[in-house]
Amino acid sequence: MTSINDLARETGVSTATVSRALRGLPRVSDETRAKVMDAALRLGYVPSPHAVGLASGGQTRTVAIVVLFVTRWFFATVVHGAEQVLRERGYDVLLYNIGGDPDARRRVLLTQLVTKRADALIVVGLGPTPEEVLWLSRHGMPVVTLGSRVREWPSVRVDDDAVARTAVSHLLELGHRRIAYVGQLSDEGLDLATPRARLEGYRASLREAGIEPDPSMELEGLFTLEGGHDAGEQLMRRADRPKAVFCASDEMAFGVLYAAREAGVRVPEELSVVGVDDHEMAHYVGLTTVRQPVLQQGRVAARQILQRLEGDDREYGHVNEHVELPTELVLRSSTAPPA
Amino acid sequence: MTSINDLARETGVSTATVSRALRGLPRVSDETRAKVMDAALRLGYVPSPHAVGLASGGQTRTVAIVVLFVTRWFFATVVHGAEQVLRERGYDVLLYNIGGDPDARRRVLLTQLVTKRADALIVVGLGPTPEEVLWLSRHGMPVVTLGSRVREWPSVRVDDDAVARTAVSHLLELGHRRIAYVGQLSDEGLDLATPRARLEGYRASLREAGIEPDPSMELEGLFTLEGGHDAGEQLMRRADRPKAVFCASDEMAFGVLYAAREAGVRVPEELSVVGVDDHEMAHYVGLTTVRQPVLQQGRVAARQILQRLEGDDREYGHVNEHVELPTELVLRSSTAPPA
DNA sequence: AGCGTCTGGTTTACCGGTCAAGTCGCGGTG
DNA sequence: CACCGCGACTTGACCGGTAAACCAGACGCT
Repeated sequence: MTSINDLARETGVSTATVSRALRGLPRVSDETRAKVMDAALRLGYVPSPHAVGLASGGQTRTVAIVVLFVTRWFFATVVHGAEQVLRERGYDVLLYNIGGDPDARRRVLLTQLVTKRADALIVVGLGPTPEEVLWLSRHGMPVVTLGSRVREWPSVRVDDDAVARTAVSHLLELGHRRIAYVGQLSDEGLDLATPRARLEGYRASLREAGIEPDPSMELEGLFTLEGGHDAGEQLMRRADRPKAVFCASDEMAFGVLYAAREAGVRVPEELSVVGVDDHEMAHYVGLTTVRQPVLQQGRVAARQILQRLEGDDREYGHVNEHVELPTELVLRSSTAPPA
Repeated sequence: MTSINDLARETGVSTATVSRALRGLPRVSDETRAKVMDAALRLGYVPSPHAVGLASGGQTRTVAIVVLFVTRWFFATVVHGAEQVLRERGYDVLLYNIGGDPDARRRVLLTQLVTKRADALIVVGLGPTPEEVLWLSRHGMPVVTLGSRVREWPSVRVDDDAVARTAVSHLLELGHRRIAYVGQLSDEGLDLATPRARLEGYRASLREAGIEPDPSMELEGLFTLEGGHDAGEQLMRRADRPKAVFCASDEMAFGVLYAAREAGVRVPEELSVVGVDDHEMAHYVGLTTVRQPVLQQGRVAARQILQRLEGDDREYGHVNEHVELPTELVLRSSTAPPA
């Protein structure tokens, strides 16, 4: 590995000059700069991030992204969006995939790991606990949350309460009165903000329409295709099967749709289904859904982080601390008035 | 940020002793060790990875994973598998999402970026060019490829040729003679090993059955739902519409299925469709497919990397340099004999 | 001529650890 | 009693850079 010393020797100048030449700083003659650049290229010189980091105040030019499950469309897409923006500005991305394991969550958020390995943190989908907020703040780690909101840090999200209301209102307007909910009700130590908010929105929306939410209509299901399918099967078996379902995500809605098909229940004639996300597949299966801008949420989170890390005084403070992106109901063929 | 110096001052011993105490090295009395550990805990001390890396030979305890598109199920799942294994052994994961951009590929694989920021590299889906092999080898970077194979580095993959043959043979055995192919034919500077191998396998399989491959039956389509859908639409419009299609991925097959449904073409009566992957959704839509172990490929790649990084002399060399995992035909309801 | 100011450097002091070599007190040995 | 070996440290060099202080020579100005 060629180091800055090799370059200095090769070109006959001091290491400090080499350093400044390569970084485009002033006080270097054009001639010297060219010589250094040339040598760097020839020898395939790459500055050691370790040394750079150490010497210049512990920067890593790395942002950590913590997600629940990379394999889920929403998270993968968010990562994609954030990565693009960060990469553009020369930042690398460290990926922490919690995988639904509370231990992993503790390890990542409450121990060494993240601190010092990244300049900042984007937390996706998890509602940070006060303990986590305290720890990370004390360690001076800039954090942005995506999909949840705490007072202390900037955030990007959609209004999950409104999302649920939009979906449920749509079903109500079609004339449905008995509307089921499929989503994650419990979350085993992980503190998932999103499913809770959507459930609350669902209940509130019903109440406002004068309908008392029926607990037996709230079905537990993991945020996956399989989770939705399982919940859907339960639903199909019931004698008092409702004619409308609101699913907390499109992937779950797909599961419900398949369960319906298997049970010979026609959609939308006998069952209306609404999802959330506007997953790329939703268009093809004709799922009515509440669209949220997923890629863009990732992008915005990345920009907030960059602002915090590099923002100059003019801009600083102008960042919209809590960004709430708009959602919209996308009507397709999975909903209709009750027969 | 508390540094090792603070700890040394706090406990009244030298920094070297602190270092050895914390790392469990000998020549430290139990008493001193306890004192140091206690202080470290109290002050929330975390050693700076930069300093550690610098001082001890440039290690980063980080592995970079380069993927084409995180948002695609296959890649996301591979990342998930690799991340699990690496995390277990205390390695962090740097994610590089090429996003189908040849420039990004160059930037990642042929410049500074990766070198020195990670101890090793997992390249997923890209067939490394000789130039890339040379550059990375010269920089001493251990690499494992996933989904492609070069002589110089270990690899994990499935036999894409066999995958294609399995799928096509299945269709042939059902009695089909005119079989279309949907997959990526050109790849604009990216060197994607997989689609090429599958296309070749498709052609070879036909030839062996005495059928001359018809170029007009090979349809260009990106490896996505939309790509498959577009190709499917073209197919459906044709007067000489074939009765069987082999799609190079399940996501593309889903697209073809939707196109068929839109066109009122019944599956499998009027059209047989086979995919590759066994995507989580394949089960629900009843897609016949050639299953490959995706998560496991990620896991194996990670183990190969770990072996290379930490393997002791006994084990070293025992690594199976080129691992080929088995695939299997999964029969579902999207294929049938021609009417 | 004397003086301040650039330009284009060099020197030196870190950054926060690790590692090899050196020191020191102490019990055991020939 | 001098010497040895050993455990438990301390010292100082070094990893590969960056940043601030310093310096020599050229130039412009009064």
